[in-house]
Formats: sequence, structure tokens, C-alpha cells
Amino acid sequence: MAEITKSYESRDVERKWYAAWLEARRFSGVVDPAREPYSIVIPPPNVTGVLTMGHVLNNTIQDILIRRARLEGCSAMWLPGTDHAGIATQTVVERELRKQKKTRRDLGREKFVERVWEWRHEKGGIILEQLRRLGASCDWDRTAFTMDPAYSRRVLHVFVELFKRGHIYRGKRMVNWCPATQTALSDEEVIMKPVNGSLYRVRYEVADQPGRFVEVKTTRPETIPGDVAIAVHPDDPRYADLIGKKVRRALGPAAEIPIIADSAVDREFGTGALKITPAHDKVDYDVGLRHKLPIIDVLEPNGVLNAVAGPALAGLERFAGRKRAVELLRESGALVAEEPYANNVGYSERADVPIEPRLTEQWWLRYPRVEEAKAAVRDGHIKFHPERWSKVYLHWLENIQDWCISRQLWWGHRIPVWYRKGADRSDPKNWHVSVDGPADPENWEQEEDVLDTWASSWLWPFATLGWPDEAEMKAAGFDYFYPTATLVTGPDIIFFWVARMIMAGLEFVRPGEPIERRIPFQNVYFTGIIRDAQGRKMSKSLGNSPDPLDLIDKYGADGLRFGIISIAPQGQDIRFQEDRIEGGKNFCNKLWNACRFRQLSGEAGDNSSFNAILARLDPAKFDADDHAILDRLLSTTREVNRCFNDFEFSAAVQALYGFFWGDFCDWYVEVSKAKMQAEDTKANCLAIQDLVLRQTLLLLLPFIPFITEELWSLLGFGEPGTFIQDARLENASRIATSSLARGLVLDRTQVTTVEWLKTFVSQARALKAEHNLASRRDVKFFVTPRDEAAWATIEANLAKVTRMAGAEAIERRDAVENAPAVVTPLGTLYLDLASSVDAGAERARLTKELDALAKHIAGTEARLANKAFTDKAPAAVIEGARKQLADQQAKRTELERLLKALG
RNA sequence: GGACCCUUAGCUCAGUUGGUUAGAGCGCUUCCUUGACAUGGAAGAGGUCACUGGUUCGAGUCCAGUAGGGUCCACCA
Repeated sequence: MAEITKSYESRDVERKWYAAWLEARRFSGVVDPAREPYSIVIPPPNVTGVLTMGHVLNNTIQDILIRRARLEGCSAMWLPGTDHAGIATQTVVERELRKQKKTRRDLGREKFVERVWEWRHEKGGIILEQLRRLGASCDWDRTAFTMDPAYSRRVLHVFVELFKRGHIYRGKRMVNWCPATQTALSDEEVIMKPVNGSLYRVRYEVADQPGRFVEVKTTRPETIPGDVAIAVHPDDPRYADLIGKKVRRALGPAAEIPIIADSAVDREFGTGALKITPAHDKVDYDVGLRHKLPIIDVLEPNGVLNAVAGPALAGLERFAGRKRAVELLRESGALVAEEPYANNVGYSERADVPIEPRLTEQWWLRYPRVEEAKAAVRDGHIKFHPERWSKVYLHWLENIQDWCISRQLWWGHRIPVWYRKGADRSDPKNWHVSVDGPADPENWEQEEDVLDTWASSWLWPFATLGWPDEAEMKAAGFDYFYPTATLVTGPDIIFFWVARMIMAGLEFVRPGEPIERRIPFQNVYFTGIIRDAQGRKMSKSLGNSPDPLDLIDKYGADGLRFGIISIAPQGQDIRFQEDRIEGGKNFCNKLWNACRFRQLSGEAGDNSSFNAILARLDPAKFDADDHAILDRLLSTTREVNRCFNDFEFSAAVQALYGFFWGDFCDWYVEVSKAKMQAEDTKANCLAIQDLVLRQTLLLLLPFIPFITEELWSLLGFGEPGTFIQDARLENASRIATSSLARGLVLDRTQVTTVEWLKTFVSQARALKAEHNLASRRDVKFFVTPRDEAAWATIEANLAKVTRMAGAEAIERRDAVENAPAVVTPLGTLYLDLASSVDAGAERARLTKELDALAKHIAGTEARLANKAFTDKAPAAVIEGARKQLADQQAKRTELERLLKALG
């Protein structure tokens, strides 16, 4: 067996094992009816993406779940892939074209799309390579892409089906228009931003009453040429006599526009009069419909004012146009006032420019299965972790609006609708809707628009498993793996993606079957958002996101994984701190060295299976520490199990950290050093170490797969030619049962004994430190045991305790004069200073301790004296308080005696 | 304008149905290269659990309110 080197070199180990895992095809998800399935579909990152800290967190959690499932004997399958990310990808390629002073229109649609494919083959999907460095155990043979031919057909199939079922319609409506990318956006792609602008008070002269004006307040004076009316509230007395009259438009082509009454107007806001510009505002559009007003569009799709706006404004970009409009209004005297004004403006999430409400023909989806989607979560068929996100989800579904699914882009799934050439496109009689198109294509023209990217990724959990083609479903193991077990994602895409996937699954999968067979996943785990040290979101533009690959180089993939999980409590945002990643690396180093020490301690027998190690235990040789460490091993195993059930990964990591570092390394391995010197106890002690290490490696494997695999191999656990993931994790009760079968009755009371010994040792060390003897190992202690049982405990563990306390000897002595002392649970411990005791300092120290103790005693006494407490509190709590009081009082008596002895 | 979350040690955070003297990591102080690990070990310092009330024998934990921070939703020009 290879020797464990002095320090862990993550780089070589990671490369070696990842290649070995792939070679052995250990990540393949296979259909195996004898085992439970456990499947996860990756939230497909943008094909343009590179690995961010968010991806690290998200994918580490998925890998943890998948690897744990394998250890528990499930057939695990993690399906990877990427998203074609319409706007993002198109923008990247257009940016490259711009460097050559070209636009996509110069190339034409076909050539441009070819160009995007070229880009995708050269540079797309880097992120999937990066995930391998992180250790992601995806079934790479299943890698999917939303623009793959097969996946694309499924997307189109869904469109055609939804169209047939009456959920899709074409309509001219107000949409969120992005003037930068020149496409419609869904409501979800618009983010509101507070903007400091101006509110302009503009007056319109009443047509037949020269000198009389109606004033409105507007933030958008450049749209005045598109005004078609002034609206006031029907009950507003200020304007009652004006309703039905006309005013002169204040800017642009001269026109007289009516004053109308509409209750949509808020009397309290501004002047109580509202200019109506149906082409450029959603509310105005609705008012316009109600009053059958014309629509005057004054903007080009790219946000430039058009000829309709009049010669003074035409050709100006919208913000320049606004400035010019204000100047013109001021010159004409129509501008009454201008005040600073902060309001919320909708921005295009991608392009980061204000969107324009714009009236266009688009394709819309009336969501299917809305009620059922609510029920799926409300009734617990799908569980959200943390649960509170279900409220956000339900609220959105309560207020759901139709989804604008068409995009005026070239990169994406082209909508499978054909229009009869030369015929009226608005008449469905002239449409052909099918996946493959009409039989006589020469008579038809295909719709130019493509589908919103999310209108393809909402099918991800079943379209990646071959749906709807029977043969492909069988090949992919659809029946076995659907529904998937857990979705791991960020709460920011709960509407974009999570809710929509649920509706899609319910609509399309296994029609007629119960809801739990149709849902796409059983659990949704929402990660927190990773922020920088100042609490800001990590983003490319701020440059505050570290490169995960640098962190892997520096701390190892395992260090990064362990570190990021340890700071990611359930559902809370995460402040990134590099020192926690360093902590992850340090933990790996600790694990490495504990295993190294075990190896250096010598071979002790068969390590190749759990039962083989168990057979090496000798119950007759067990001392308190042996009982205690196995008890802690079992409780840690149970705790980690609970954490997985409750999706509390950072708690699991903390439990393992505390057990391994605190209980095993700091105490058990240290006491082992004394035990291993005696041939009599050595073999049993090493067997226990092997048992603990084996179980600890298994429990840690999902979090830190590389180093655990390496150590598993180096320590000879498992059968030759197998991997750690081929082993099965023993649960706590099975370990206990197997131990019992070996004649080993785990004695839990020994845990308390060890706690006493730890306190005893710790107090001895503190006593040394207070007298500046911390580094001396030749000091002697005297002990006056509390009782004979205490002495028996000390005596039975004397060699270990003496060594742990850093003492030459600990002797029983029933009366000691003039020595610094401390009262421990096992008795009074004296430091043998032979002569030079500073009585004053010693008295001060003891008095301080006595004072603190007196406070606690007073508190406990007060509680017990309270009749209400003794009447109402549970018996166990009262009993605990009594015992505590007795212990405290005994300690006080001893401290008082010591003080008295000092004089 | 609604909804949700957060406020605990210098920093970042745990604290699971209310129950002994509130924990961890990092940082800080002192000491230590004792037969794995200085990426380490030992001993310490450091908290009126944001504030104000309430419920209770008992509140960091439950309730109400206040203040501060954050997120999401919402067509007031």
C-alpha cells in the first residue's frame, strides 16, 4: 500500500480520480428496478456562461445529493446540459460581429444562425468542463442542449399541442419592448428601477375657450405628439364642465383632442388630468380601447422618434427627444413647471435600458394547469426548502398573467407557424401550425419570431428524458427516473422556471395519472444568493466575484466545496469569505494527517469491509474512551442523516467537523497514543480508529469526494478495484446491531465519564498555564478524589490522563497544604509547587470563582424556591435543577475549604 | 402600497417543538516545533441575544409594536 505523504496535493489527486471515475463509467444513471431511483436535472447554465460562485454552490449541493444517494444504494442519475439562452447568446455573437463592423442583418438570418452554431461549437459549454473540475458526477453521456435537434422538436411539439388545446393565441397587445435588442420581453424579464427624473407640468389650451387651459403632469413629454385625449375623473368637479370639449395638443402636429372622463384617473395625483397616449403606455392603451381612441405611435422600434412626432423631433433618440420636447414646450409657453421626480422605470433585465410599452403582434400563452400547480405545492406533493418560498410561488400563480412567448430574435426555436402567402396573417384560417411545416412550403411563409428561451427550458425535466417519443423515453429511462427527486436552484428563477416547469409537467406528462406521477420533481431546494464581503450581489460588472477555478487551484476542489457548504445555511443569502474556503482546505489537511497517522501506527488487520473491521474489535479491551468515541460516531451518523432529510447541508458539515476534529483528533487520537504503547490494548484501539475513519470517510464523501476516495484507497478500505462510492453507508442502527452481534454492548454512560476526564485534564492544563508552567511536562499533581468511584475512574485512566495533562505523575493524596487547587467533577486537583505559592494570588483566583458560583447557586435556589416552578415544571427539569444545586453546593464547600486552608 | 426575510462575540454566522452557566469558524492575547498535522496543539479574553411591551413557573426561542438592513411583488401619469 502506498505511503500517505506529509501533505495533501489536491491537484494530482483530483485529476487522477476524476479520470478514473469516468473511465469506470461510475456516473452513469442506469435503470435498475432492484434499486430506488434518485435523479436530478441540472438547472442548465447559459451556453455562454462561465463558472461563478453561484454555480459552485448550486452544483456542489446537487453533487452532494447525488453522491449520498449512491452511497445509500440508489441508482443515481444527474443529467447535465446547457441552455441556448436566446438574447444572451445572440448578443455575444453580435458583439463579435460588431468588431468586424458588421451586424446580423448584414449576414442575414441563415448565415447568422450558422455563425452562432459555430460559436457554440468552439466556445460554448465551457462551463460544463469547469464543472468537472469541481468534481460534479454528472452522467455526461446524457448532456443535453435546448437547441439540440431532438430537444427542439419537443419544444415545437409542445407549441403545436398547446395551440391545438387553445392555450396559445396571437394578438396585438401592449408588450414590454426592449429598444436595444428590439424584441418583446415577458413581464418577468423587466426589472423596476428607481430613476431620478423630472415631472413636467404642461398646459393644453381648450379649443373653443382661448386663454383657458387644462394642465397635466407627465414624465414623458416626448410622447405628447402621440396624445389622443385628456382624461379626467368623471366625478371631478374641477373638470366637470370640460368633459366633451377639446384641447389643442401641446406639441407635435397640430390637432384638437377630446377631454374624456374615465375612472382610471387618480384625482389625487398631479392635476387630476391625464394625457392619454395609447401607443406608449399600458393604462392609456386601456383607456383608449374603452373610448375607441386612435393609436398614434411616435417611436421606431429602436427607440428613435419617427416622422409622426413631427419634424422638430423626428430622428431624435427618445431621451434626446425628451430634452428637445421640453425646450419646445418652454418656447411655446406650454411648459408651466418642472419638478424633480423619482419614479420606478421598467428596465430590460438583459440590456439594462428602459423598456418601452409597445403595441405589437405577439404570441401569447394562457398558462395551463394553474390551479393544479398551486395544489401540487400547497398539498405537499412538491416540497419547497425552505418552505417559505411556497408563499411567493402561490402568490405569483394567484395573479398570473398570460405569457408573451414570442421574441423578435434569430437565435432560438422558430415558431412553427406558417402563413399563406399574400393572405391576411391575422386570420387563423390562413395559418398552418405543425412541427414539420406544410406539405407545400412554396405557398407559405414561416413566422419570423422565435420562442422565449424559457418556453423551451420549462420542458427540461421531461424533454431531456426523451419525451414524447416512446422509444427515446425507454432508452432514457423515463419511466424510472421521472419525476426527479430534487431540483436545486436559486429563488430568483422561481417564476421564470420553477413554476413553469411544474405547469408543463402537469400538462404533458402521463395524462390522466395522479398528480404525484406528473410533477417534475418532488423537492425544490432554494439556495441562497452569494454576496461579497460588503453584501453586494456578485456580478461580472462589479468584478467582485472570485474565479472558482483560482480557488480550486489554491484550496483544492474539496476545500472549495467544504468551505462553501459550511457558510451556506438553509435559504439565507451567503456572504462570501475566502477564509472559510481556507478552512475547508485546512479540514482536508486535518483529515489527511489523521489518516497518515493511522497508517504510521502500523497495520493491524483486514480493512476491506465494515464486517472485517468489526471482527477485529475486542469488547473485553474497551475502555471509557472506546465506548464514548463509538457513541459519538453513531450520534454523528444519525445527525448527518437528519441533516440530509431536512436539507441542512451546512449543519451536516459542522457536525462532521466537530466530531472529527474535536472528538476524534483532539481527544481520541491523543489518548490512543498512550493506549497504543501497550501491546495489550493496541490492536483494539487501531480497529476502533479504522472503524471511525471508514465511517467518517463515507459520511464526508458527498462533500469532499476526491480526498475521501484517495484516503479510502490508501487505507485499504473496500474491495480491490472498487471505489468508495461502491460501498454502502451503514446507518447508525445497523452499526449498533452489528456491534451487538459481536458481543459489544455500547455503554452510553461512559460518555459522561469521558466528559469528566476531559474537564479534569482541561482544568489541570489551565492550572499549569496560570502558573506559567504550560510548556513543562515534568510537573506533578495531587488529587483528592470526590469519592471512591471517582478515584476508580481516575485510576482506570491514569496513564492517558497523566499524558493528556502534560504531567509527570498524578498521585492520590487526601490532604494537601499550600498548593494551588481546582475543583473538578472527579475531585480536587492540586498542582504540586512544593514551596513557592503566592497565597494572595491564589486566594484572589479562588474568590473570583466562588463569587461566580454563588451567583449560579442563588439563581438555582430561587428557581427551586418558586412554588409555581415546582408545581408546573416537568419533573425531569426540576430533578435536573436539584442535582445541579447539589453539585454547585458541593463545589462551593470545597472552594471554601481551600480558601480557609490558605489562611 | 402589499408580502417575506434579517438584527446573537471584533467579523461572518449556528442556536431543531421555550428548560442547567448562549455556541462555532475566523480574528485577538499568552504559551508550545511533546513520536500525524504550525494548513497544527494548549490555555484564555470577548455577548444587557436591536429596542419596548406582553404570554409563561421559565423567553435568544412564542405574540404585538418600534427602529434599522435586505429581498420580492405592484400599470399612479
